[in-house]
Amino acid sequence: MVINEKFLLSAGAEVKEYNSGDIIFHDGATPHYYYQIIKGKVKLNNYNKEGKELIQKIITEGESIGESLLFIGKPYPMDAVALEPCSIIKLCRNNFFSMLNVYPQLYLDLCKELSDCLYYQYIMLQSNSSQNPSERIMGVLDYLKASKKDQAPFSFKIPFTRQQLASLTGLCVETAIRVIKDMERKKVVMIKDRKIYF
DNA sequence: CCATTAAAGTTGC
DNA sequence: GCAACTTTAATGG
Repeated sequence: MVINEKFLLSAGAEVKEYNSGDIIFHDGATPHYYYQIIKGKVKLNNYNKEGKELIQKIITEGESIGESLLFIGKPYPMDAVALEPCSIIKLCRNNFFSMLNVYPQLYLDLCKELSDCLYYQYIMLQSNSSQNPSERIMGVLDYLKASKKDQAPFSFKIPFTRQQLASLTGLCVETAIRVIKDMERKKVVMIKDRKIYF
């Protein structure tokens, strides 16, 4: 978790519940809150001109949402949408910065979180700029599994749908499905009950 | 439990 | 990448 929930609550934060599909903030909106996920999954996404969805990132328990924008005061460059019922703690901008004044050591935690996000962007841009669709999918899988304790083959159940994997890599679902099936033939992944194990 | 429908996954073109 | 098709999950009797 980025910041201990007790700190956030004592600084005046409140917990809000969201249903699947609820918008947490819109592309273009001004950031007024620091958000941190207590429970659930959230996607950060954009839509291109053709209406195709690009998912920048899917984030979950303990992670903060769009915190970088609070520091630079620019409008959100993406939507944040709940993918399942979520509990999210929100702290308004002023209280957030007051809290940082009182507990300056929290800057280190935020710095680490921002660095993790930046690292994710570096890695994903590299694999997503490949012409080869299987390298793009592998990029996501490798990144996700890197943080897991168990590195044994097929020990990690991919928590995303094929559509989400496609949107994360700028591919269309059909291509993602074909690539994943090919990876199954090559024994890179295992598919059981439609779930992907890597 | 079953029927209905929505969502996700699949396949041929 | 579209469209048709199959399978699974969700919803409401």
